Amino acid sequence: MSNEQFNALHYSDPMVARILDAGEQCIHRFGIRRTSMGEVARVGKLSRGSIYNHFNDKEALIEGIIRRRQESFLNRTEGRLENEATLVDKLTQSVLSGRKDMEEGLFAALAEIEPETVAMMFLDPRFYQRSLSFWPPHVRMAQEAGEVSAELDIVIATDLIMRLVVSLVMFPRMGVQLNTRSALRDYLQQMVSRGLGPAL
Amino acid sequence: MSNEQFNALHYSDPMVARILDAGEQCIHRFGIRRTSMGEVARVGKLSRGSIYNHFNDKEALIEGIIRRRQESFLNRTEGRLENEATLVDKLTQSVLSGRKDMEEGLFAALAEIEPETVAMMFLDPRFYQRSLSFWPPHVRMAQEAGEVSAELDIVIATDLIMRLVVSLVMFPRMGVQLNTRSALRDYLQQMVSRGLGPAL
DNA sequence: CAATGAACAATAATCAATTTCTGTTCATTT
DNA sequence: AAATGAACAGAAATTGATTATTGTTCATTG
Repeated sequence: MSNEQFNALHYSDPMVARILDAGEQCIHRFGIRRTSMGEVARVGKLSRGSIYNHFNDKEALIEGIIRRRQESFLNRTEGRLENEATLVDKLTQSVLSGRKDMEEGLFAALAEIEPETVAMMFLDPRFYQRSLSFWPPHVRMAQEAGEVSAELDIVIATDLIMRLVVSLVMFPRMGVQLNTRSALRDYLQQMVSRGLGPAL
Repeated sequence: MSNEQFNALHYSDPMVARILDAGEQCIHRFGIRRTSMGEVARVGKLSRGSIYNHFNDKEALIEGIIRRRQESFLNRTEGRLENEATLVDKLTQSVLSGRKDMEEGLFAALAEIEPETVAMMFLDPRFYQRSLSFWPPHVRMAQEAGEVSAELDIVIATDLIMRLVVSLVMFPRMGVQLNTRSALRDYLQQMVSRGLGPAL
Protein backbone atom coordinates (compact mmCIF):
# COMPACT_ATOMS: atom_id res chain seq x y z
CA MET A 1 0.00 0.00 0.00
CA SER A 2 2.95 2.32 -0.59
CA ASN A 3 1.21 3.76 -3.61
CA GLU A 4 1.55 7.50 -3.76
CA GLN A 5 1.81 7.27 -7.50
CA PHE A 6 -1.58 8.91 -7.92
CA ASN A 7 -0.82 12.50 -7.10
CA ALA A 8 2.81 13.21 -7.65
CA LEU A 9 4.43 12.31 -10.93
CA HIS A 10 8.17 11.99 -10.54
CA TYR A 11 9.33 12.92 -14.01
CA SER A 12 12.84 13.21 -12.62
CA ASP A 13 12.87 9.47 -11.82
CA PRO A 14 14.62 8.00 -14.87
CA MET A 15 12.52 4.82 -14.69
CA VAL A 16 9.28 6.84 -14.76
CA ALA A 17 10.60 8.91 -17.63
CA ARG A 18 11.49 5.78 -19.59
CA ILE A 19 8.03 4.34 -19.00
CA LEU A 20 6.32 7.56 -20.05
CA ASP A 21 8.57 7.92 -23.09
CA ALA A 22 7.83 4.39 -24.23
CA GLY A 23 4.14 4.78 -23.49
CA GLU A 24 3.90 8.02 -25.40
CA GLN A 25 5.67 6.49 -28.36
CA CYS A 26 3.18 3.61 -28.39
CA ILE A 27 0.15 5.86 -28.05
CA HIS A 28 1.47 8.07 -30.79
CA ARG A 29 1.86 5.17 -33.19
CA PHE A 30 -0.96 2.77 -32.32
CA GLY A 31 -3.42 4.76 -30.23
CA ILE A 32 -4.52 4.03 -26.69
CA ARG A 33 -6.69 0.98 -27.39
CA ARG A 34 -4.01 -0.89 -29.28
CA THR A 35 -1.24 -0.09 -26.84
CA SER A 36 -0.58 -2.88 -24.36
CA MET A 37 1.50 -2.80 -21.21
CA GLY A 38 3.67 -5.55 -22.70
CA GLU A 39 4.32 -3.43 -25.78
CA VAL A 40 5.23 -0.42 -23.65
CA ALA A 41 7.65 -2.63 -21.70
CA ARG A 42 9.19 -3.97 -24.90
CA VAL A 43 9.60 -0.49 -26.43
CA GLY A 44 11.05 0.92 -23.18
CA LYS A 45 13.28 -2.16 -22.74
CA LEU A 46 12.03 -2.78 -19.22
CA SER A 47 9.82 -5.27 -17.47
CA ARG A 48 6.07 -5.18 -17.33
CA GLY A 49 6.33 -5.46 -13.55
CA SER A 50 8.27 -2.20 -13.39
CA ILE A 51 5.45 -0.34 -15.06
CA TYR A 52 3.04 -1.63 -12.43
CA ASN A 53 5.52 -0.52 -9.79
CA HIS A 54 4.99 3.08 -10.85
CA PHE A 55 1.47 3.10 -12.26
CA ASN A 56 -1.50 1.35 -10.72
CA ASP A 57 -3.03 0.38 -14.02
CA LYS A 58 -3.14 1.21 -17.69
CA GLU A 59 -5.49 4.11 -17.09
CA ALA A 60 -3.02 5.68 -14.66
CA LEU A 61 -0.23 5.26 -17.20
CA ILE A 62 -2.28 6.93 -19.94
CA GLU A 63 -3.20 9.73 -17.59
CA GLY A 64 0.46 10.16 -16.69
CA ILE A 65 1.40 10.44 -20.35
CA ILE A 66 -1.37 12.97 -21.06
CA ARG A 67 -0.48 14.95 -17.93
CA ARG A 68 3.17 15.19 -18.84
CA ARG A 69 2.30 16.30 -22.37
CA GLN A 70 -0.08 18.89 -21.00
CA GLU A 71 2.50 20.21 -18.55
CA SER A 72 5.11 20.30 -21.27
CA PHE A 73 2.66 22.27 -23.41
CA LEU A 74 2.02 24.71 -20.57
CA ASN A 75 5.76 25.15 -20.02
CA ARG A 76 6.45 25.77 -23.69
CA THR A 77 3.55 28.19 -23.84
CA GLU A 78 4.70 29.94 -20.68
CA GLY A 79 8.04 30.48 -22.37
CA ARG A 80 6.46 31.99 -25.44
CA LEU A 81 4.35 34.33 -23.34
CA GLU A 82 7.44 36.09 -22.02
CA ASN A 83 7.71 37.88 -25.35
CA GLU A 84 4.13 39.13 -25.13
CA ALA A 85 3.55 42.46 -23.44
CA THR A 86 -0.17 42.46 -22.66
CA LEU A 87 -2.68 39.92 -21.40
CA VAL A 88 -4.48 40.09 -24.72
CA ASP A 89 -1.28 39.26 -26.58
CA LYS A 90 -0.69 36.37 -24.21
CA LEU A 91 -4.18 35.05 -24.85
CA THR A 92 -3.68 35.36 -28.59
CA GLN A 93 -0.40 33.50 -28.42
CA SER A 94 -1.92 30.80 -26.21
CA VAL A 95 -4.76 30.15 -28.63
CA LEU A 96 -2.31 29.90 -31.52
CA SER A 97 -0.06 27.57 -29.52
CA GLY A 98 -3.05 25.46 -28.55
CA ARG A 99 -4.21 25.14 -32.12
CA LYS A 100 -0.73 24.24 -33.32
CA ASP A 101 -0.47 21.54 -30.66
CA MET A 102 -3.88 20.17 -31.66
CA GLU A 103 -2.74 19.99 -35.27
CA GLU A 104 0.77 18.63 -34.85
CA GLY A 105 1.15 17.13 -31.42
CA LEU A 106 0.28 13.83 -29.78
CA PHE A 107 -3.41 14.71 -29.85
CA ALA A 108 -3.38 15.15 -33.60
CA ALA A 109 -1.95 11.66 -34.07
CA LEU A 110 -4.39 10.25 -31.55
CA ALA A 111 -7.32 12.05 -33.17
CA GLU A 112 -6.56 10.28 -36.44
CA ILE A 113 -6.60 6.84 -34.84
CA GLU A 114 -9.20 7.27 -32.10
CA PRO A 115 -11.17 10.49 -32.62
CA GLU A 116 -13.86 9.42 -30.13
CA THR A 117 -11.26 9.04 -27.37
CA VAL A 118 -9.92 12.52 -28.04
CA ALA A 119 -13.44 13.91 -28.13
CA MET A 120 -14.21 12.32 -24.76
CA MET A 121 -11.03 13.79 -23.27
CA PHE A 122 -11.83 17.26 -24.56
CA LEU A 123 -15.28 17.14 -22.98
CA ASP A 124 -13.95 15.97 -19.61
CA PRO A 125 -13.83 18.94 -17.22
CA ARG A 126 -10.80 17.41 -15.46
CA PHE A 127 -8.79 17.99 -18.62
CA TYR A 128 -9.04 21.73 -18.05
CA GLN A 129 -8.87 21.79 -14.27
CA ARG A 130 -5.17 20.99 -14.54
CA SER A 131 -4.51 24.18 -16.51
CA LEU A 132 -6.45 26.48 -14.19
CA SER A 133 -3.39 27.53 -12.21
CA PHE A 134 -1.73 28.79 -15.37
CA TRP A 135 -3.55 32.11 -15.69
CA PRO A 136 -3.79 33.78 -12.26
CA PRO A 137 -0.19 35.16 -12.32
CA HIS A 138 -0.80 36.69 -15.73
CA VAL A 139 -4.08 38.20 -14.59
CA ARG A 140 -2.29 39.77 -11.63
CA MET A 141 0.37 41.22 -13.93
CA ALA A 142 -2.35 42.67 -16.14
CA GLN A 143 -4.00 44.17 -13.08
CA GLU A 144 -0.74 45.79 -11.99
CA ALA A 145 -0.26 47.17 -15.50
CA GLY A 146 -3.78 48.61 -15.41
CA GLU A 147 -4.85 46.50 -18.36
CA VAL A 148 -7.75 44.92 -16.48
CA SER A 149 -9.75 45.96 -13.45
CA ALA A 150 -7.84 45.79 -10.16
CA GLU A 151 -11.03 44.82 -8.32
CA LEU A 152 -11.43 41.78 -10.52
CA ASP A 153 -11.85 38.37 -8.87
CA ILE A 154 -8.93 36.38 -10.19
CA VAL A 155 -10.84 33.11 -10.15
CA ILE A 156 -13.63 34.62 -12.24
CA ALA A 157 -11.15 36.17 -14.66
CA THR A 158 -9.40 32.83 -15.02
CA ASP A 159 -12.74 31.22 -15.73
CA LEU A 160 -13.52 33.56 -18.62
CA ILE A 161 -10.01 33.29 -19.99
CA MET A 162 -10.13 29.50 -19.95
CA ARG A 163 -13.54 29.42 -21.57
CA LEU A 164 -12.46 31.78 -24.34
CA VAL A 165 -9.15 30.07 -24.99
CA VAL A 166 -10.61 26.56 -24.94
CA SER A 167 -13.46 27.62 -27.20
CA LEU A 168 -11.15 29.41 -29.64
CA VAL A 169 -8.79 26.44 -29.83
CA MET A 170 -11.62 23.94 -30.34
CA PHE A 171 -13.57 26.10 -32.78
CA PRO A 172 -11.45 28.47 -34.90
CA ARG A 173 -14.72 29.57 -36.42
CA MET A 174 -17.95 29.97 -34.49
CA GLY A 175 -19.69 33.04 -35.92
CA VAL A 176 -16.55 34.75 -37.19
CA GLN A 177 -13.53 33.13 -38.79
CA LEU A 178 -10.71 33.83 -36.36
CA ASN A 179 -7.80 32.51 -38.36
CA THR A 180 -5.17 35.20 -38.37
CA ARG A 181 -3.27 36.43 -35.37
CA SER A 182 -4.54 39.97 -35.86
CA ALA A 183 -8.21 38.95 -36.17
CA LEU A 184 -7.81 36.83 -33.05
CA ARG A 185 -6.07 39.64 -31.20
CA ASP A 186 -8.72 42.22 -32.09
CA TYR A 187 -11.45 39.84 -31.02
CA LEU A 188 -9.81 39.01 -27.69
CA GLN A 189 -8.98 42.68 -27.11
CA GLN A 190 -12.62 43.60 -27.29
CA MET A 191 -13.92 40.63 -25.31
CA VAL A 192 -11.44 41.04 -22.49
CA SER A 193 -11.47 44.80 -22.20
CA ARG A 194 -15.14 45.59 -22.65
CA GLY A 195 -17.19 42.55 -23.72
CA LEU A 196 -20.24 43.70 -25.62
CA GLY A 197 -20.59 46.75 -23.42
CA PRO A 198 -21.19 50.41 -24.44
CA ALA A 199 -18.76 52.18 -26.77
CA LEU A 200 -15.84 53.87 -25.05
CA MET B 1 -31.73 12.52 -59.10
CA SER B 2 -34.78 14.36 -57.75
CA ASN B 3 -33.22 14.46 -54.32
CA GLU B 4 -33.65 17.80 -52.67
CA GLN B 5 -33.96 16.08 -49.35
CA PHE B 6 -30.63 17.45 -48.22
CA ASN B 7 -31.42 21.05 -47.54
CA ALA B 8 -35.08 21.44 -46.74
CA LEU B 9 -36.69 19.24 -44.15
CA HIS B 10 -40.43 19.08 -44.67
CA TYR B 11 -41.60 18.49 -41.12
CA SER B 12 -45.13 19.29 -42.29
CA ASP B 13 -45.13 16.21 -44.55
CA PRO B 14 -46.86 13.60 -42.39
CA MET B 15 -44.73 10.80 -43.84
CA VAL B 16 -41.51 12.64 -42.96
CA ALA B 17 -42.86 13.33 -39.49
CA ARG B 18 -43.71 9.65 -38.99
CA ILE B 19 -40.25 8.61 -40.10
CA LEU B 20 -38.54 11.15 -37.81
CA ASP B 21 -40.82 10.19 -34.90
CA ALA B 22 -40.05 6.52 -35.32
CA GLY B 23 -36.36 7.20 -35.82
CA GLU B 24 -36.15 9.36 -32.76
CA GLN B 25 -37.91 6.73 -30.67
CA CYS B 26 -35.39 4.12 -31.83
CA ILE B 27 -32.38 6.34 -31.20
CA HIS B 28 -33.71 7.21 -27.79
CA ARG B 29 -34.06 3.57 -26.80
CA PHE B 30 -31.21 1.80 -28.57
CA GLY B 31 -28.80 4.50 -29.65
CA ILE B 32 -27.68 5.29 -33.18
CA ARG B 33 -25.48 2.26 -33.79
CA ARG B 34 -28.16 -0.25 -32.85
CA THR B 35 -30.92 1.47 -34.75
CA SER B 36 -31.56 -0.08 -38.16
CA MET B 37 -33.66 1.29 -41.00
CA GLY B 38 -35.79 -1.85 -40.78
CA GLU B 39 -36.45 -1.20 -37.10
CA VAL B 40 -37.40 2.42 -37.81
CA ALA B 41 -39.80 1.19 -40.50
CA ARG B 42 -41.34 -1.36 -38.14
CA VAL B 43 -41.78 1.19 -35.32
CA GLY B 44 -43.24 3.78 -37.72
CA LYS B 45 -45.45 1.15 -39.40
CA LEU B 46 -44.16 2.03 -42.84
CA SER B 47 -41.91 0.50 -45.44
CA ARG B 48 -38.17 0.67 -45.52
CA GLY B 49 -38.43 1.94 -49.10
CA SER B 50 -40.39 4.98 -47.92
CA ILE B 51 -37.60 6.03 -45.63
CA TYR B 52 -35.17 5.95 -48.53
CA ASN B 53 -37.68 8.04 -50.51
CA HIS B 54 -37.18 10.88 -48.05
CA PHE B 55 -33.66 10.35 -46.75
CA ASN B 56 -30.67 9.42 -48.84
CA ASP B 57 -29.13 7.18 -46.23
CA LYS B 58 -29.03 6.43 -42.54
CA GLU B 59 -26.70 9.33 -41.88
CA ALA B 60 -29.20 11.76 -43.45
CA LEU B 61 -31.98 10.30 -41.31
CA ILE B 62 -29.96 10.70 -38.14
CA GLU B 63 -29.07 14.24 -39.11
CA GLY B 64 -32.73 14.96 -39.75
CA ILE B 65 -33.67 13.69 -36.31
CA ILE B 66 -30.94 15.73 -34.62
CA ARG B 67 -31.85 18.82 -36.65
CA ARG B 68 -35.50 18.61 -35.73
CA ARG B 69 -34.62 18.18 -32.06
CA GLN B 70 -32.28 21.13 -32.22
CA GLU B 71 -34.88 23.31 -33.92
CA SER B 72 -37.49 22.24 -31.40
CA PHE B 73 -35.08 23.18 -28.63
CA LEU B 74 -34.47 26.58 -30.19
CA ASN B 75 -38.22 27.17 -30.54
CA ARG B 76 -38.92 26.20 -26.94
CA THR B 77 -36.03 28.37 -25.78
CA GLU B 78 -37.21 31.27 -27.94
CA GLY B 79 -40.57 31.02 -26.18
CA ARG B 80 -38.99 31.13 -22.76
CA LEU B 81 -36.90 34.16 -23.69
CA GLU B 82 -40.02 36.28 -24.16
CA ASN B 83 -40.30 36.52 -20.38
CA GLU B 84 -36.74 37.79 -20.06
CA ALA B 85 -36.18 41.53 -20.20
CA THR B 86 -32.46 41.87 -20.88
CA LEU B 87 -29.94 40.12 -23.09
CA VAL B 88 -28.14 38.92 -20.00
CA ASP B 89 -31.32 37.34 -18.66
CA LYS B 90 -31.88 35.70 -22.02
CA LEU B 91 -28.37 34.27 -21.98
CA THR B 92 -28.86 32.99 -18.45
CA GLN B 93 -32.14 31.33 -19.38
CA SER B 94 -30.60 29.83 -22.51
CA VAL B 95 -27.74 28.26 -20.59
CA LEU B 96 -30.17 26.78 -18.06
CA SER B 97 -32.42 25.48 -20.85
CA GLY B 98 -29.43 24.02 -22.61
CA ARG B 99 -28.25 22.25 -19.49
CA LYS B 100 -31.70 20.88 -18.79
CA ASP B 101 -31.93 19.52 -22.32
CA MET B 102 -28.50 17.92 -21.96
CA GLU B 103 -29.64 16.23 -18.76
CA GLU B 104 -33.12 15.12 -19.71
CA GLY B 105 -33.50 15.18 -23.46
CA LEU B 106 -32.57 12.88 -26.31
CA PHE B 107 -28.90 13.69 -25.88
CA ALA B 108 -28.93 12.53 -22.28
CA ALA B 109 -30.31 9.15 -23.31
CA LEU B 110 -27.86 8.95 -26.19
CA ALA B 111 -24.96 9.96 -23.95
CA GLU B 112 -25.69 6.97 -21.71
CA ILE B 113 -25.62 4.50 -24.59
CA GLU B 114 -23.04 6.08 -26.91
CA PRO B 115 -21.09 8.80 -25.11
CA GLU B 116 -18.41 8.91 -27.80
CA THR B 117 -20.99 9.66 -30.47
CA VAL B 118 -22.40 12.54 -28.42
CA ALA B 119 -18.89 13.81 -27.75
CA MET B 120 -18.12 13.77 -31.48
CA MET B 121 -21.32 15.69 -32.24
CA PHE B 122 -20.54 18.34 -29.63
CA LEU B 123 -17.09 18.91 -31.09
CA ASP B 124 -18.43 19.23 -34.64
CA PRO B 125 -18.58 22.92 -35.61
CA ARG B 126 -21.60 22.23 -37.83
CA PHE B 127 -23.60 21.41 -34.73
CA TYR B 128 -23.40 25.06 -33.69
CA GLN B 129 -23.55 26.69 -37.12
CA ARG B 130 -27.25 25.81 -37.21
CA SER B 131 -27.94 27.89 -34.10
CA LEU B 132 -26.03 30.95 -35.24
CA SER B 133 -29.11 32.70 -36.60
CA PHE B 134 -30.78 32.53 -33.21
CA TRP B 135 -29.01 35.43 -31.51
CA PRO B 136 -28.79 38.38 -33.94
CA PRO B 137 -32.38 39.58 -33.33
CA HIS B 138 -31.79 39.54 -29.57
CA VAL B 139 -28.52 41.41 -29.98
CA ARG B 140 -30.35 44.08 -32.01
CA MET B 141 -33.02 44.41 -29.32
CA ALA B 142 -30.30 44.81 -26.70
CA GLN B 143 -28.66 47.48 -28.85
CA GLU B 144 -31.94 49.39 -29.15
CA ALA B 145 -32.44 49.15 -25.41
CA GLY B 146 -28.94 50.54 -24.88
CA GLU B 147 -27.82 47.39 -23.08
CA VAL B 148 -24.92 46.78 -25.44
CA SER B 149 -22.94 49.02 -27.74
CA ALA B 150 -24.83 50.22 -30.82
CA GLU B 151 -21.64 50.14 -32.89
CA LEU B 152 -21.20 46.46 -32.16
CA ASP B 153 -20.75 44.06 -35.08
CA ILE B 154 -23.67 41.64 -34.73
CA VAL B 155 -21.70 38.72 -36.12
CA ILE B 156 -18.94 39.24 -33.58
CA ALA B 157 -21.44 39.63 -30.75
CA THR B 158 -23.15 36.41 -31.82
CA ASP B 159 -19.79 34.70 -31.83
CA LEU B 160 -19.02 35.62 -28.22
CA ILE B 161 -22.55 34.75 -27.11
CA MET B 162 -22.39 31.33 -28.73
CA ARG B 163 -18.97 30.62 -27.27
CA LEU B 164 -20.06 31.60 -23.79
CA VAL B 165 -23.36 29.74 -23.92
CA VAL B 166 -21.85 26.59 -25.40
CA SER B 167 -19.01 26.64 -22.91
CA LEU B 168 -21.35 27.22 -19.95
CA VAL B 169 -23.66 24.40 -21.02
CA MET B 170 -20.81 21.95 -21.59
CA PHE B 171 -18.87 22.93 -18.47
CA PRO B 172 -21.00 24.17 -15.56
CA ARG B 173 -17.74 24.57 -13.73
CA MET B 174 -14.52 25.80 -15.30
CA GLY B 175 -12.84 27.99 -12.71
CA VAL B 176 -15.98 28.98 -10.84
CA GLN B 177 -18.97 26.81 -10.08
CA LEU B 178 -21.80 28.43 -12.00
CA ASN B 179 -24.70 26.36 -10.73
CA THR B 180 -27.36 28.76 -9.61
CA ARG B 181 -29.28 31.12 -11.82
CA SER B 182 -28.05 34.14 -9.91
CA ALA B 183 -24.38 33.12 -10.05
CA LEU B 184 -24.75 32.51 -13.75
CA ARG B 185 -26.53 35.83 -14.29
CA ASP B 186 -23.90 37.82 -12.38
CA TYR B 187 -21.14 36.14 -14.35
CA LEU B 188 -22.79 36.76 -17.72
CA GLN B 189 -23.65 40.31 -16.72
CA GLN B 190 -20.02 41.12 -16.16
CA MET B 191 -18.70 39.27 -19.19
CA VAL B 192 -21.19 40.80 -21.59
CA SER B 193 -21.17 44.35 -20.28
CA ARG B 194 -17.51 44.90 -19.54
CA GLY B 195 -15.46 41.71 -19.83
CA LEU B 196 -12.41 41.99 -17.61
CA GLY B 197 -12.12 45.69 -18.32
CA PRO B 198 -11.63 48.59 -15.89
CA ALA B 199 -14.08 49.20 -13.07
CA LEU B 200 -17.00 51.48 -13.93
C1' DC C 1 15.33 -2.18 -2.49
C1' DA C 2 13.85 -1.57 -6.87
C1' DA C 3 13.73 -4.26 -11.09
C1' DT C 4 12.79 -8.61 -13.06
C1' DG C 5 10.35 -12.40 -15.02
C1' DA C 6 7.41 -16.15 -14.44
C1' DA C 7 2.90 -17.87 -13.13
C1' DC C 8 -1.88 -17.15 -12.69
C1' DA C 9 -7.19 -16.27 -13.04
C1' DA C 10 -10.14 -12.96 -14.94
C1' DT C 11 -11.01 -9.95 -18.54
C1' DA C 12 -10.76 -8.26 -23.15
C1' DA C 13 -9.29 -8.43 -28.00
C1' DT C 14 -9.20 -11.15 -32.19
C1' DC C 15 -10.71 -14.01 -35.97
C1' DA C 16 -13.45 -16.48 -39.17
C1' DA C 17 -18.23 -18.13 -40.00
C1' DT C 18 -22.74 -16.59 -39.96
C1' DT C 19 -26.32 -13.47 -39.82
C1' DT C 20 -28.10 -8.93 -40.30
C1' DC C 21 -28.22 -4.48 -42.42
C1' DT C 22 -27.58 -1.09 -46.12
C1' DG C 23 -28.60 1.01 -50.21
C1' DT C 24 -30.42 0.20 -54.73
C1' DT C 25 -33.70 -1.43 -58.23
C1' DC C 26 -38.11 -2.40 -59.83
C1' DA C 27 -42.56 -4.33 -60.48
C1' DT C 28 -46.91 -3.81 -57.88
C1' DT C 29 -50.26 -1.37 -54.93
C1' DT C 30 -52.83 2.50 -53.03
C1' DA D 1 -47.32 10.32 -57.59
C1' DA D 2 -46.07 8.25 -53.67
C1' DA D 3 -45.81 4.04 -50.84
C1' DT D 4 -44.91 -0.74 -50.84
C1' DG D 5 -42.43 -5.04 -50.58
C1' DA D 6 -39.44 -8.20 -52.58
C1' DA D 7 -34.89 -9.11 -54.41
C1' DC D 8 -30.16 -8.37 -54.48
C1' DA D 9 -24.86 -7.59 -53.78
C1' DG D 10 -21.78 -5.57 -50.78
C1' DA D 11 -20.91 -3.86 -46.13
C1' DA D 12 -21.33 -4.30 -41.35
C1' DA D 13 -22.66 -6.49 -37.08
C1' DT D 14 -23.01 -10.74 -34.35
C1' DT D 15 -21.51 -14.99 -32.54
C1' DG D 16 -18.63 -18.36 -30.36
C1' DA D 17 -14.02 -20.35 -30.11
C1' DT D 18 -9.34 -18.87 -29.58
C1' DT D 19 -5.77 -15.95 -28.31
C1' DA D 20 -3.80 -11.84 -25.96
C1' DT D 21 -3.86 -8.63 -22.18
C1' DT D 22 -4.56 -7.21 -17.54
C1' DG D 23 -3.48 -6.84 -12.92
C1' DT D 24 -1.67 -9.50 -9.09
C1' DT D 25 1.67 -12.34 -6.56
C1' DC D 26 6.13 -13.84 -5.51
C1' DA D 27 10.59 -15.85 -5.68
C1' DT D 28 14.92 -14.27 -7.89
C1' DT D 29 18.28 -10.92 -9.63
C1' DG D 30 21.37 -6.79 -9.99
